[in-house]
Amino acid sequence: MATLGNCIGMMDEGIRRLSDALPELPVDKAKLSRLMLMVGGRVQEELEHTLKPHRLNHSEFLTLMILYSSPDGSSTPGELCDYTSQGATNMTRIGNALVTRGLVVRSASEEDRRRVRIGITPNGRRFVQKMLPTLFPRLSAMFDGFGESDRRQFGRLLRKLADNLDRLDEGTGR
Amino acid sequence: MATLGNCIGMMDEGIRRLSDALPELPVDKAKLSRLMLMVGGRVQEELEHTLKPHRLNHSEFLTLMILYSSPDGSSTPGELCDYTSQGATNMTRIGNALVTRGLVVRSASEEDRRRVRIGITPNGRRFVQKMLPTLFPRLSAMFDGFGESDRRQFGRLLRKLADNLDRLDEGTGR
DNA sequence: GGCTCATATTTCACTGGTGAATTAAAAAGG
DNA sequence: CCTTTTTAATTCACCAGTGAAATATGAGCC
Repeated sequence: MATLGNCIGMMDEGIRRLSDALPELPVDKAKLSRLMLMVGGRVQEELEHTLKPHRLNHSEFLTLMILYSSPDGSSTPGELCDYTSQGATNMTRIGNALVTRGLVVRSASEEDRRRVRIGITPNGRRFVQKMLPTLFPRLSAMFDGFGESDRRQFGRLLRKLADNLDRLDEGTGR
Repeated sequence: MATLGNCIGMMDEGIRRLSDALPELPVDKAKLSRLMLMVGGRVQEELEHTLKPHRLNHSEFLTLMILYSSPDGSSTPGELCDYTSQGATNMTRIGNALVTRGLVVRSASEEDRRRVRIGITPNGRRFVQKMLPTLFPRLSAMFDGFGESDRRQFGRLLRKLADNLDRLDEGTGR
């Protein structure tokens, strides 16, 4: 038990039973949404598992990567919230965690004194350069057997789903 | 900002910049994994958003649905942990939450006195019957424009990714 | 210039989830 | 049998993330 395969089997069976009693249930779509939740969750577990030895969690890693790959190596909490889809509260915690480890520094912005600049340190850059390649093997294994065409299709479908979700949020104000 | 579309654009750009300096980065796969994380997360937010008025979170909803769709309407914490991929600790909390609302009841198992049976109540069934259909409209909208062939492809690719993840876990003991 | 409103960040209290230890009962092995 | 090991559920202490309020600065407007 506890493999994704088993969970997916249970899900298929459960939705089948549900749909017997509830014919208006959109079976395919329900299955796809469950698949997204289950597989997406497992991808995240996988990532956090390989991140753990480096004592980073997903959101800290993402924040650091954004700083690393940004042209001038710095940003502000507000921007980072947008890019990472994290709340401001959590970004304060992330900043604290990264500052404590010497991977980034905070400094007061001079144009706008409400703002704080967060910049990656030389130390932080070295850390990323060492840590990042350790993610590649498992990342590659995750998509073993995905040919050129599968990858293109998968990307297309995920982006299409993303568009729909954006349209859904528009309505609700979000 | 904060739309998935924008986040995805940033991601594409960031990975492009990364790959300039790091040619061994598996660009396609990195993008697909980021897409899974971003879109999967948003699907979950979407679900929890429509669940909120019913005062359920994702794991409580899933647990209740499993009980609802199980042949005899009951299970045990241990089984529910497997099916929902939740830890035992959290299943205790979920049980407490659902019991408090009168949607399920706990009872001692007679064959094995270590076990606890958790069963959905008539009240719980009525609750599901009322609540479940309110999820359909947004669920359908999520996959607007996904034709028969897109749905089949998407399902195939997600299941394939799930297989790979199971194989990855095997190695690590998980 | 001074008042009001908006924006950026942080603090605080809380929810949801996890790992380690605890309790209790079943199963296994002389 | 009786000891040891395994399994099931819970409790406890903690980590990650959120919403509401606090703080401080900038912007818009008579």
